Amino acid sequence: MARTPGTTEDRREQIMDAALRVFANKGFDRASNKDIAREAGITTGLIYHYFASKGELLKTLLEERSPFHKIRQLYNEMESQSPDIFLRLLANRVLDLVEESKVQHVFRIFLPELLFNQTISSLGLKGIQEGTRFLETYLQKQMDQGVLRQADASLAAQTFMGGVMGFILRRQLLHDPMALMYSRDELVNYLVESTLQGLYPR
Amino acid sequence: MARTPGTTEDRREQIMDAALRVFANKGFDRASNKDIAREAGITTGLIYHYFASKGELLKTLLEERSPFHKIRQLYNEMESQSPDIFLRLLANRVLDLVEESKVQHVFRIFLPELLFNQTISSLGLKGIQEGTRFLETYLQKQMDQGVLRQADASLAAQTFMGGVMGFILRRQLLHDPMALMYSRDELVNYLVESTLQGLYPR
Amino acid sequence: MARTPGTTEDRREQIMDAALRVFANKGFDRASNKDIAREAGITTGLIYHYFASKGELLKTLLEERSPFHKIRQLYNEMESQSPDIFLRLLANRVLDLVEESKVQHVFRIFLPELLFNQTISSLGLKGIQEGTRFLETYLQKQMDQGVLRQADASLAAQTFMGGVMGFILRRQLLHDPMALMYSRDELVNYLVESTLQGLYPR
Amino acid sequence: MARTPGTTEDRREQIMDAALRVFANKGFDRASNKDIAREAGITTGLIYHYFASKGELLKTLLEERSPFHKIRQLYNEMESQSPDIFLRLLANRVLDLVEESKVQHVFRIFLPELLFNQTISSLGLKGIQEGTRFLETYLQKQMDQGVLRQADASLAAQTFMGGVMGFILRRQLLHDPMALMYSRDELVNYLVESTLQGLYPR
DNA sequence: GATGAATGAGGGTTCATTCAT
DNA sequence: CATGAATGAACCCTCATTCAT
Repeated sequence: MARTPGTTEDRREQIMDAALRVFANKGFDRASNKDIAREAGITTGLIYHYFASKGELLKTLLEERSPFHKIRQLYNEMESQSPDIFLRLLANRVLDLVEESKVQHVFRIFLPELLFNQTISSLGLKGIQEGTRFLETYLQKQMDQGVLRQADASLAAQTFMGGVMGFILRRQLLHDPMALMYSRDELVNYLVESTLQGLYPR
Repeated sequence: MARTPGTTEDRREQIMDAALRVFANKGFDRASNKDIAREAGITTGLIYHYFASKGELLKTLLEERSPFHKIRQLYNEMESQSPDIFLRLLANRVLDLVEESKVQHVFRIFLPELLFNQTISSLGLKGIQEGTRFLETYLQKQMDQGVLRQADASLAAQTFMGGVMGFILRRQLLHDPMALMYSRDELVNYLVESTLQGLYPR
Repeated sequence: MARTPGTTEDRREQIMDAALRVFANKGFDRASNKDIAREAGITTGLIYHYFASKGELLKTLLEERSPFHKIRQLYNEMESQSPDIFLRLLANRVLDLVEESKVQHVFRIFLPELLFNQTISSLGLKGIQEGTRFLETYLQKQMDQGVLRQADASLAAQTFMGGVMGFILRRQLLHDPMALMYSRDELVNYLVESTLQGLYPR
Repeated sequence: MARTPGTTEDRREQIMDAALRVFANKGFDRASNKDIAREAGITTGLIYHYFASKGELLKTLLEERSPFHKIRQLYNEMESQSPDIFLRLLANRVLDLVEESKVQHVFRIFLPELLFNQTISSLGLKGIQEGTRFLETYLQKQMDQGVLRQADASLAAQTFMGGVMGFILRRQLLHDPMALMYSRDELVNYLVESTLQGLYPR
């Protein structure tokens, strides 16, 4: 795992960083290798020492810079929390992640590819499913333990995640001023309460 | 308004239809004029008889085929309904719309452009804002009349719309099997109840 | 010769007029048939009822609108004049011609074609040669009659015509402010005197 | 200034040379990038490695290959000469220049652009004005010193330059056999004498 | 490793010309 | 006569990719 921190690795990262910014700004198709090279301070030819093609560079980017594995790290720490805390944590962690500028870039790149690029589409789907299923499992456990009343855990999980995605869409991608008028805490708060309202035992 | 069903108008529509399909399948940038011409059964040059450029064709498509004006028509009929019915209607109308295949195409085209195309981005934002504000106004009225308890109407509207958008995203665009396991009615039902649970007077 | 003044002929003229203006403004290659049609208030297809091709239209234009035949008309009236009057008349008639706006247009069109279009090049050359030879013949006559001293009539004619052409170039085509500071009379005067100075018997 | 005779600079020159020939033969508009590439023995794409566009290539050509700066070099050496010598030198230098094949090419390209291309038009005008003014200044000095009699120096300069331009037009561009029957010396001689005849003190 | 010149396929676009109406 | 939709070839230009240096 531990790579030699040689210049080789640095260059690779440097190119990926540049590509990330350029793709995020212009879109994959509208970004040229020259754009990337300029942004990275290198020449176009060098890109092909590190990546087989422009498409490979994109794929690598989405794999290595995708935030999904970071989300995964959070799972373990959270399972023991009460629903109220748990949902707040989950939403906040996801939003933390998404608000980090680099991840915002990944998202902007990700979205269009999701629609038109088979390979990447399935990759993204997997991430979303994983997150939703994790939440579903948690909710089911809480229901079984009587902390929450019995209900369709999958439906609840999907609705919550859908809500989070909706906010991300409007805040991070569309920059909708209406969504930006509220602090993140307010949004999370409302979403969590709205979700749990129907799930607490009567 | 009623035009003679002359071939001119037909051709224009024919090209727009073809472009809609091609853009939806490959994305705007990856679709070539040749693709569109082939799909429409014409030659590339003819496109420019009806549209000033590929970009104008896209813009026209998003303007004339956008579902926003259809949503607008629904507003008047709905205002008098109770919240329960109202939300169900709203969600169902939006989903009706979105599930129509042509509109699905528009959405697939819309999304990437939303991120990288200024002109179109603002157009889309306006549509979303309009819908959300309409819901907000309705909720506020219901609160003022005591049908719902006082709460932040804007926040509620945004959360609901965010939820709808999340579902659309996962069902129509990502084709997430998890979201497709449920009927639309089930999804709508859950979302509406979850939303209103916190809004009814205690 | 006398044509029926039917609409047919009118249309033809109408197209030629429009083409003249358009070619003069944009140059033959940069002017499109659509430009011409718009200027003439007709549609592109109609051009081909009257002219076999865009190139034929140009050729026709240069043949029928060329001022050479008008210059020719002047010859007869002038031969009996004294050199002083003769040269003044010649220059003035040429400049009269060239200053007429329609002819200016022809000139602008003519010049580039002269360089790259064989057919037209020879046509133009013929006109210039004819004029020069006419002057040469006149001068030779005057020398033989002793009105002017013996000298190379051809050289004198060419020099004079070259001078006239130089002025036209700078005034009509380049719009050189230096050349425009003088009235036409001043220019003609100077050129004529300068030419005759060496030709009068000592 | 002295560059390594690296291939980069060579290629640039090679393309410019090819373009010069092709433009001169077919005219700018009628010459395609393919033509230029074929003439240069390269592919069309490479042109854009060295020039931003076809138009830029033309502009560069007219700037770097224009003879105006060469004419400028002559000015200093000539001012001390007597009018007779001076005019002969000036005309000969200009004609020397113009008879060099490369410059002939530039002229053929220059002329049409002069008429329809704003940028280039002003460039050409400047060159002509500069030359004329240089001559005017010289003549004025000679008049002030009493070598020539007082007259309108500007008019004289313009007439002389116009005569030279007329000859160039007919010899180099129209290849008029009448003008080619005389040697250059004969033409220059006649023009100079004709010009000075009226300027010497009586 | 690194350069950037060079390639060549393809893209968007224009336009002279034709022809059914 | 007149229209203008339709064609198709050509054009200018871009760009991912290769490769000699």
